[in-house]
Amino acid sequence: MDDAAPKPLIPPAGEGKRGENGYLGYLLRQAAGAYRHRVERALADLRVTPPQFSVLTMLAAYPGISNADLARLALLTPQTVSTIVANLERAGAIVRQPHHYHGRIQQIDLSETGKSLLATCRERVHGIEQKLADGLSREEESALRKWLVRVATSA
Amino acid sequence: MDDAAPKPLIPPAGEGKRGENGYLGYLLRQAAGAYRHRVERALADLRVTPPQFSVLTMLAAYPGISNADLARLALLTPQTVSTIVANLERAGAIVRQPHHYHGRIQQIDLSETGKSLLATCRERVHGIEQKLADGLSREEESALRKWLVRVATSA
DNA sequence: CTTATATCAGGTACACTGATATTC
DNA sequence: CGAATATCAGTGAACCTGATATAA
Repeated sequence: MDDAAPKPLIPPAGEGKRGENGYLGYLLRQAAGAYRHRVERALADLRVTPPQFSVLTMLAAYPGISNADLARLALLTPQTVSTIVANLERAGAIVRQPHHYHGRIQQIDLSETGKSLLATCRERVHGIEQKLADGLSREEESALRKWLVRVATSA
Repeated sequence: MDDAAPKPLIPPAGEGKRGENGYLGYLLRQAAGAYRHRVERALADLRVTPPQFSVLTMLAAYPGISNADLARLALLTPQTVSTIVANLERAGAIVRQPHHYHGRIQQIDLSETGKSLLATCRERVHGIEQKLADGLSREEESALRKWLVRVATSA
């Protein structure tokens, strides 16, 4: 694969803008990508994708939420959420009922299957989650959480 | 949109596992998603997607890299990177040449168009990037960077 | 009429698996 | 032969814009 000079593939640290001194956004993207990759692998045989896991988690926190509210919560378009929801409904993980007063609104809830599926997902992800906090002092973790929330909510 | 009780959509903070006290991985996903969203919007009219921006950045750091090495660097399959590279080549942002000794290997480089395109992208993203470090002390930013790198490289 | 909801139709970039041809 | 590269074919989830129908 190499001719003469074997390229050090991970960090020549060169270019002056990479590695630990690179752009924060670049590091954030890399970290999230690697984490997502691990979660993806851990949930693959359950036929659950990270976005689906995210929606299931939100549904556990906000039972009976509507598609539109779900979209606002996830910062996505209603159509996008609709496809994820449709896939979850096809898999039997969620159920939908018309709203009592609003005829148009569909209330979305986890089915029993969905609840146990989510529980299984959480078990799988738990181990990965644990390692994230390894080696962080209480102060560092607190500052980290504040930063993540700030970036997530607007910055 | 609400019947009687208007749902507080952002943080009932309830469920005991959300907001600033939620899972680190969940917060990481949210933060990265929001950041990605901002970058996506900023680069949309240039017809450059975040993955394309990522590949362009890598190509600037590792000129002449191969598709296979690029895939290893981005933790993706060669086929996936191949489609991104194909889209960039179709847009005229990159050029490919056969390797001197290895007949099969294709060396990938930024074209002049690609270099100026990347420069424009970096300008757009720069403002977003600046805000990420706002309000962080030197120690906090240092710890944050170390954590992001650790999560990205394995954890 | 205006607003919000849901949904249908279409399109694209991304990411995967599997199979194939080529080169060393 | 084996190992690595590139690439073709097919699939699917995830995102978008635009248009439509219904309900408050």
